[in-house]
Amino acid sequence: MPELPEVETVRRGLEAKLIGATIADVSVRDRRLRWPVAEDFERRVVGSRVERIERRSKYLLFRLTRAGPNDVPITAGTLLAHLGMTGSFIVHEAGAAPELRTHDHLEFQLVRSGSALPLTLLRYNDPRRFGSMHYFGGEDSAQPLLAHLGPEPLTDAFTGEHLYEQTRRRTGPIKQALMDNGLVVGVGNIYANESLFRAGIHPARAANRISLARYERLAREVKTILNEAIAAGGSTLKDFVNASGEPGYFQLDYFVYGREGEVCKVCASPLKHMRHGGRATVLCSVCQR
DNA sequence: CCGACAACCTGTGAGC
DNA sequence: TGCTCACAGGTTGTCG
Repeated sequence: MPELPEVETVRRGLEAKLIGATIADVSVRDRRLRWPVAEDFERRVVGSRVERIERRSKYLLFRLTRAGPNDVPITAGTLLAHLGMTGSFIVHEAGAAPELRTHDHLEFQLVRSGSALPLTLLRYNDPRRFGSMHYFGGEDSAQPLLAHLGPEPLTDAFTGEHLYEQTRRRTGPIKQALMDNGLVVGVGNIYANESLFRAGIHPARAANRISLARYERLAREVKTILNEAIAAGGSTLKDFVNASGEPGYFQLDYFVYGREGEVCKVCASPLKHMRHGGRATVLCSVCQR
């Protein structure tokens, strides 16, 4: 489900609700995620305070601290979470939480300093269990899952020049290159389809046969579409919800994704359908060359 | 290094 | 109604 805009939407929601709260307890109802939740996960995070919530690629990083001498907070470590295809984090107000659902795999109980009550509940639900939950101390760069990621698309490090330089030896389709986390992170199947349409580039075009000028256009379109999607609260195709359990609306603005069999919104030509790396690609062969 | 593919899971919708 | 099949937003690992 979630690509960068959806994860960023969740991050903002969690940040608004959880910063400054302390994890009083964690219950892991099912350890079987993408990787098994470590046996010492609960012991490592309980008692920590949520200092910041950051995003790197599609990972959420909960930066945790503990009370040191004289109540000075000291860095404790990072809770690293990924939503996979179907993961969701939902925060429930104390006393107003619904029954646990199927696939609610973890539940965090959080408290505000100064009062033991009320409790806030943070639930992680993930039907397909492609998501993950880790705890680590130390530097991000020492984490295998974070060590080899390319630049964030919404930073100045991501440019058309970067794309151009990094694709000189790539003869495969640009669409697959764009979805390669070593080249740029956060662009999944939906936004790869959409940004290529907006940039007028055919998804099957060999990555090393695209000019610098066209890559500059593509980098701009990627930034624009991700920002627009974040502003719309992400896309809800099926089951994406933010930290309050509400859907996003950006899917209403798709030009091509999921529109196979329909016509191009720009030129009215029938959209075409193909597959790259097992993923559905939709394009307009008139608008995209 | 690059690229294709299977694998990890459950749920859903289409077609018969 | 019920069965089977294809497919779904992500990422890793293996193999050629």
